[in-house]
This record gives sequence, structure tokens and C-alpha cells, in this order.
Amino acid sequence: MGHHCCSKQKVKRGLWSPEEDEKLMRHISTQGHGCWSSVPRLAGLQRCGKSCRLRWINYLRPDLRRGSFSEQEERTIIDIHRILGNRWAQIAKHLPGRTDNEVKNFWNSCIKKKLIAQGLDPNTHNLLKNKSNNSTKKSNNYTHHIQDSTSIFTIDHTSTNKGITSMDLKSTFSPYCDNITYNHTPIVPNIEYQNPTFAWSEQINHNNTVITTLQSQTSDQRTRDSLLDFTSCCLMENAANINVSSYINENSMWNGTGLEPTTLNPINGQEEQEMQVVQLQGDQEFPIIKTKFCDDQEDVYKVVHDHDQTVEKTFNDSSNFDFEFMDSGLYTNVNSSMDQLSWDC
DNA sequence: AAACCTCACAACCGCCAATAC
DNA sequence: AGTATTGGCGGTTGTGAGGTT
Repeated sequence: MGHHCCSKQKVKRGLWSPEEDEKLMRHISTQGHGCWSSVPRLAGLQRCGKSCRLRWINYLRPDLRRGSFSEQEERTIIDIHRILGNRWAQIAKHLPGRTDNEVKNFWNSCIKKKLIAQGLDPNTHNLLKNKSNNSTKKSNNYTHHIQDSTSIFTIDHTSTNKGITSMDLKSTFSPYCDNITYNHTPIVPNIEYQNPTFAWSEQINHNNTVITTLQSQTSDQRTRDSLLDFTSCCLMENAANINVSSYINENSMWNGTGLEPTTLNPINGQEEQEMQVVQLQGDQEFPIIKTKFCDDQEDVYKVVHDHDQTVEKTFNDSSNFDFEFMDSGLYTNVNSSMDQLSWDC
């Protein structure tokens, strides 16, 4: 079944001939593509507009970089894929002159196999299950029981501290956990969290004020970053405010070591706010302050919850907001029933 | 030399969101 | 407001070159 734009006409399919390329090139370089559905007629091609568009974007565009991928490009693809997943168009934006199709093909034909050969799951970037089941790591005063190597697991500590009792970390689990030295620094703890579109870390300094630095994990730092100070979450009860002024999203650009956070500037120095309440599982209600920033005209949601403490967090889209994370205990004091990782402290 | 296999990459398909009408 | 069209995307398939048997 063809696309709407070509369903009514007889169109040629399959590989493009040099003559067709020439016609398309000549048309676009002199008149631009305009509406793609009219390009075949204007260029004298028996193709559908969609096919013309694809041919131009993936092959004929003059700014395309051809040839094999460099090691740096390969590294970049792996790093960003670890954060974004199969969002080829987003990944390709970080590789000048490369198309989403090219990146996707390179991933499927080359990188995927390399990761599997290294014992890594190309989807999660974690160790494949049969290599790390039921691993246990003991370090300092903490025992981490990891049931399996899936990318979702829960930290559940049972100390007398109130406040944070569990935290759900997604996709931050390092496949190299066996090599990790747990560097627990109670005074300056870190919390890392990541969802498919962005990641951030939070620090509590000596004054119990929270500094949020938003960043992604780079491949060469994942050992250090991935299980960074689980222990810190118990100190979150002292958190006074978390002010998020920047975040990583799909518009953030790769700078060679990580994604550059996008800075948000409140409109006229003032945030436009609108309160709404979100009902979560377990009948808990959470107020959300809907805040609009001027940076990209998108709505940004700041979550405020006040039990023993006030915690704020910003998301670029309420539908993107990870309620599981919120419900995991960071905001709710609820003990997780998932006892995959216990704390012996 | 021919048949078969593997692989990289080009192209297509189907879905969805945005936009036009 | 509802429908049709278009553009964009990710998944999948097709194609042909090169290697192997």
C-alpha cells in the first residue's frame, strides 16, 4: 500500500537511476523542494513525493558526509543511544552529515554485534543476563544485592532516617558494577536519575541546600557515574529546595563528553505558574506547578511536594513525567516492596 | 564457473503527529 | 470541528556486491 501522496499515480519503485538523481538534484538546487508531493511532477519523475524526499535526505543532500564511521562517531552513537535508545533521528543530529538511516544501519550491522560480543545487551547496554545473575557486591558498610541485570532496580534502605526510603534508577546501572569502588561521601551525596530523554544528578552540600547539575553519563565515565552514591538518598530528607535551572533533553547537543544542558530562563525573570493536582496510585495527590519558560516556548512542569520537606523538580512535559520515580519513595516516604537492593548500614 | 551465503546499505512500509483545508 | 494531506520517524525488507563452497 502506497502513501497518500502517491496512491493515485503510477510510480516507479526500487533503486534510483543516475538520470533520476540528476533530475531531482537539478530541480531542488534550482527551485528548492517546496511541497514534496509536487516535486515528482515538477522534476519530471515517476516517483512519489515521499520517495523523492527520502532520496534527497539520505543520499543527494550536498552536506552529507559519506564514508565509514570514525571511532569517535561510533563512540558518540553508543553514548547517546545509551541515553536516548533507538531514536535515530535524534542521535543523527549529533553527527554532522550523517542521516538517521545511516546511523540506524550502522547500529544494526556493526555496533549491535560488537556490544553483544562484549557481553552487553544492545538495548539496555547492561550485561546480558546470563553473565551477571544474582551478583552481590559488598563495599564499605553497604551490601548491594542485585537480583539481575535489568535496567530497572530499586534501592531500599531501612535505616532510621525518615524521608527517602527507596529510589528507582532506570538505565543507570553500570554493566561494570563489579569494578566499582563505592565512594560514599555522606556530606556531599549525589543522586542520579535518568529517563529516556534526559538525566540529572543532585548534590546536597554542607548547608543542606541542593545543587542540581544536569548531565548525562558518558561511556568512559559510566563506572564512576552509574551507581554513584546510592547511599545519598537517605540524606535527601534534609533537602530544602531543588532548583532546576537547566536540563538535558533531546535538543541538548553532544559536546564530546556529554550532553550540554539546556538552560531555561523564566519569562521576563518571572515564572508563569498555574497549579494543578495530579492523582497518583495509592490515592496520593501531588500538586504540580505548571511553569512556562521562554527558552523554547514549551511548558515546563515543576513538581512540588511537601511532606517532611519540599522538593521541586522540573520536567519539560507532564506526560514525560515519571510518576513511578515520584512514587518510588523519593517524594513519598513509601517503602518499596521491591527489595532488590538492600542496605546494610 | 556456478550456486549459495553474508553483509551493508538503500529503499519501502506503516504509523503518527502536525498542518491544511 | 472534522477530515484529508503531508512530513517525519522507526522498523523492516530488498538489492547487489563480494566472499565462500
